[in-house]
Amino acid sequence: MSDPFELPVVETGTAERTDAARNRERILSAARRLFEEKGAGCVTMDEVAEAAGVGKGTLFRRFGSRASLAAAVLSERERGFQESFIRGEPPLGPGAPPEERLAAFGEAMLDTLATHYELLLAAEHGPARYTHPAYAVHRLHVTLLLREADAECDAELLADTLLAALGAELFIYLREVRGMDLDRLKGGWRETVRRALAGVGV
Amino acid sequence: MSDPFELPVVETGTAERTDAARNRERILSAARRLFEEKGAGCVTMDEVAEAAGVGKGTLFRRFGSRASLAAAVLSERERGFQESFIRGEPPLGPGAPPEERLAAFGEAMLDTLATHYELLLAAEHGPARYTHPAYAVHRLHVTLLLREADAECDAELLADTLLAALGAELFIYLREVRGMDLDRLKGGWRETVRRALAGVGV
DNA sequence: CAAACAACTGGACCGTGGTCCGCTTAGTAC
DNA sequence: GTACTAAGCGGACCACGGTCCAGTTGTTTG
Repeated sequence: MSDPFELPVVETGTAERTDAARNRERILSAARRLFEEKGAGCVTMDEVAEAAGVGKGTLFRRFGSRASLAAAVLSERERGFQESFIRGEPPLGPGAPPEERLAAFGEAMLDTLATHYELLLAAEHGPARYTHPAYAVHRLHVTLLLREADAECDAELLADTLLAALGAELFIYLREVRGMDLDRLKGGWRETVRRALAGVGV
Repeated sequence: MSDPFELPVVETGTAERTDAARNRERILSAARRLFEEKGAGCVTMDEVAEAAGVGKGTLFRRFGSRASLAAAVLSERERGFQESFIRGEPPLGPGAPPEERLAAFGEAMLDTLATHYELLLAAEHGPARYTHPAYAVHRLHVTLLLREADAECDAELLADTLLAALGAELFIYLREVRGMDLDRLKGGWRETVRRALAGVGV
């Protein structure tokens, strides 16, 4: 419960064996290093296993899938991010009006994307994005902000829709293919949020 | 040029050899049949090749990738759809105000998704979605409608953002995991469009 | 019809994500 | 220390998307 990013496996309650813990650490640091060195897209699971000095079976037993491993590597940063928007300073944290918090949330996501898009892309691969606990937290946060700003809208659906605008694949496309810079994307997000909330009562 | 859904290969101008044409047809009809029978997600490229009575090499030479094959199978429907929103009757085609056309566009996409989500998911796999000609057409269409309704906004960016709300992966997640029905999704889309265009001058 | 060539063909081959299962080892009870 | 057991281990194995290339075949030219 303390770390929302571990195994897909159901928590058994039994403590982790020491060799298992050691291997998990080995894997995580090897993965972190390789992802950094070669770019997440160019690292195979076999390489990670070898660099960590464990068998492939162990790697998959611990992390279940490539996407899951990428997510685990990101989990520290993600935990900090969650802290910021749940209990941190305004405008990200409580205190600012919901529209501003939402704008800040998206801008923070875009900043993360700008530095870690490869890793985030790997973490979103397949259905992984939506099944990942982090997504649920983001969704809940956005839903609550929307409700706070505007009780009338279908906040749940709108939250997923807004988050779709912050997906790694879209981000990469907008940057690489369409050549849009980060400021433009941030401006677009602010505008989208403004409009999504401006429609109240019209 | 007549069919925007063929090979990723550059058009050479030379006519297609008759055996090649025959094989393309074989492949397409085998793929169509298998996708229908077993669901697009459960059909491998080897199966398609075998059912079509051609080698795997031929299959990939013709269609380049799994995503591309799925797109080719959808191309007929897509062509009809493009016809409808470019030259068809209102509210999809020209004649209706842009907001209504946009609403109708999304609803039509959602209808297509409801019946062909598996195929569309396959067609969107990887970067395929954004590199596919059909996406460019949709993007252009939405961009023009946005500009028509509101010259001030960053129409290009907003178009991609709106289209992200109509992706197959999101659709499947909203339906299967979140349990939202088609009408709710359509309502959400209409609302999103209304808000996206209601912000003018605020 | 023959010659010549480009396009096409098919299946062996490869890399990668992911699974399986017989063996090993850390922890526990006595 | 010994015996027992469940958790953990690792590498052989599998499926699938995609590539390669040596051989074949349709088409064109004279």
